[in-house]
Amino acid sequence: MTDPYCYRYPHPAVSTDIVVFTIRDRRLQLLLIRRGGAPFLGEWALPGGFLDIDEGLEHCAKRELAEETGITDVYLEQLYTFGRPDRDPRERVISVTYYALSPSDRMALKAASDADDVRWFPFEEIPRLAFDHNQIVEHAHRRLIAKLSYSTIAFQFMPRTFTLSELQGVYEILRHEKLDKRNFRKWILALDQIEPTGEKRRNGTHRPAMTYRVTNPDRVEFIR
Amino acid sequence: MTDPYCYRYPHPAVSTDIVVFTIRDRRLQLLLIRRGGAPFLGEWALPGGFLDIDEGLEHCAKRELAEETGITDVYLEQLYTFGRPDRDPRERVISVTYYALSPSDRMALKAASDADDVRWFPFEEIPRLAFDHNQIVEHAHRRLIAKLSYSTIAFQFMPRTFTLSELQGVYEILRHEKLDKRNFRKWILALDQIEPTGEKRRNGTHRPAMTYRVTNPDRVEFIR
DNA sequence: TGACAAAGCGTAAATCTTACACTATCTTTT
DNA sequence: AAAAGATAGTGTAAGATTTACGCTTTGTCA
Repeated sequence: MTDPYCYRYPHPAVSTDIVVFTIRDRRLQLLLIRRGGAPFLGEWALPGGFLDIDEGLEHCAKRELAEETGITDVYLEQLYTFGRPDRDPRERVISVTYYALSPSDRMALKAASDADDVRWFPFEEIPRLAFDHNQIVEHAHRRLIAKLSYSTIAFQFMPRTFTLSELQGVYEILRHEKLDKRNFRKWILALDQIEPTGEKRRNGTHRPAMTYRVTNPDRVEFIR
Repeated sequence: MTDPYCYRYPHPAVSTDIVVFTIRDRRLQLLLIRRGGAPFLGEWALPGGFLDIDEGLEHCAKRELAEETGITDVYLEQLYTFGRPDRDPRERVISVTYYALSPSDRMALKAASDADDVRWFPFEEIPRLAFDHNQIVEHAHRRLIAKLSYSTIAFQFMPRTFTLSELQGVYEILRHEKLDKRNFRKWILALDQIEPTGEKRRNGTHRPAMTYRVTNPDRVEFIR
């Protein structure tokens, strides 16, 4: 039987790929899957897959992410569309890429898939990836770092409640530098984007800290 | 004869559409074309068209822009990819959109096309457009305004040489507010991205102004 | 040569950013 | 119960950046 979907002009395939970042063990990490089919069988790659003909692009990204990694309900933003004619050896594939930020406590990965085939990698230890996925990861990382300085995107890494020290830690990890505690607190509170919950949290063998929540957790605001 | 390009799974079509901004008559304007075919025959739309199966995405945007409007050599940046399943009544079409900024003196439009079918519209006077093109225009405008505050993107509107007053005018038009002359000059020179040419320009019945050029005209730099 | 029009220039006040160290509160150990 | 250990929580002064503000210069044209 011949291929049943025919067009007057050649059509590319369209896929989505997703770069999922999180912060674990005080490092920026991202989620990779091991490919179970050709091409690049057995190599690490971004989660993603082909667009269904009747679904929206973002729907495709969320669906593939859920199917391949079990992750749902993360902040998701379209990143860039990659379309070099030779980026896939099978046929012309246009990949609409997204990046996602996941709080460090939302880690119910393996549910949907073979434990060994989905893994968090520290950003500094990413292996050679299938297709042009290393380039996509670079692009996502540049975007994340850039948005850090003019938006509240970092809040998307936080669980529902968190302490100011935890939030400061996230900024320190992403910016590769230590920040002054008093100045950080002054600055972050002046943004008027987080509020105290009234609850304290005991985090170790020392004085408990006030917890905060993001005032508007679903929005990423411009700042400055 | 039946359609000759056949696939195992349905494939969407992929197109590019381009939002070209310029500043004319002290207003932000953008370029529209009148559609010469179905659907939306006779209505205004963004320049753009279908991706050739062997060309890159940016190549497609530049090619369509040149073919439909005669415009070449403009600053071009990928904007966003639109893919609502119902955005084109003919078939599923994914549109990878770009936006372009053109200096106000680079206006050799009609060369490639019927004069009446390509026109600059003031941003405030854009008519109802074909497809989801109004939404694309909104998106491009938001991006332009946002980048104004953290990059040197406004320089892409300037001709090769320009006066500081002309540059200030561009910022005033884009930001809808009057700026202080001395503060603007201090600020723009401190960015260290433009340099005096040594030539003066007589612009009317008054004292001529020094002209400047962008030090690195092909790059858009982050500032602040 | 006088009227007109934009060019070009500096300073002081206000705001924002940075540098910096000690006390408070809780847990654990003795 | 007291002391040690660990992070939480807090203010001020100096420096840098941003803002507000008006007059003199240099050309054209009548």
